[in-house]
Amino acid sequence: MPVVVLGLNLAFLNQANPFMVSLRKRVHPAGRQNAAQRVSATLEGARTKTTSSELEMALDRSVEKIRKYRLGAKKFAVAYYLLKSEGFGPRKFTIDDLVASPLRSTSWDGVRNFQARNVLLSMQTGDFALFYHSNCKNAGVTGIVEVVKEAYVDETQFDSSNLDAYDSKATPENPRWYAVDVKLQLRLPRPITLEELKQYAVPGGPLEGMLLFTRARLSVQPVRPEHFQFILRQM
DNA sequence: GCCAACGTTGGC
DNA sequence: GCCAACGTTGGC
Repeated sequence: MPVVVLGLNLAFLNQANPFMVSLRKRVHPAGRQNAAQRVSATLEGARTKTTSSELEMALDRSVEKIRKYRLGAKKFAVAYYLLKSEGFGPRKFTIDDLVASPLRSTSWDGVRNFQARNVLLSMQTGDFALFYHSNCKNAGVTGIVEVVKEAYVDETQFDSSNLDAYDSKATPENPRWYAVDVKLQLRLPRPITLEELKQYAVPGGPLEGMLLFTRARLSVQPVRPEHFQFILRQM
């Protein structure tokens, strides 16, 4: 199956981060690497001092604290996340739907869990997330998205005609829920399934401690850079 | 479709 | 603030 690249190079090379510029020189001389290899190589070299682990620890803390972590680390770091999307059922939104969306971008609204919301609030433009299909056969990672718009009020919480999204406790003066915009950067050449990832989540394994397994119900979660890189290497 | 895990609500 | 009851997520 061909590797589908959707603006991937630009996404990485446009980072306002001198480290990324030097990566370009390291990644490109080979010239013949396919897109999947380029992603892995770029991430491999990417600075690992990000805030993702701090975010994990901050999960139960306030939004303000999470924001502070991010502000303190911004000049260094791209952070990584995992976003779950229903792969089946009436509310499904798959990688195919994302490909078909205008600009291959979508509003990540409808999050109605406080921890997930707090993680959402910590996202900054230029951060990356694994796009994950849940609730379906062959659950797993199917793509990489980039955050292109930081948290803004999720208007669907005020829509009383939308039974899934409406929150009677939310008002425009005191909104409770937020959304970000993400844009597809890479559709994986093949899905990396939960079944496959699980075997690496054993004690001592490369994915030990990943929130996908320890906090299975969290739909928006930070991912440690080494975990993100490892998963992409499975492509 | 079942059900374990776990988040949320609300009585006390 | 505790915790039982209830609702939801998501793997299987």
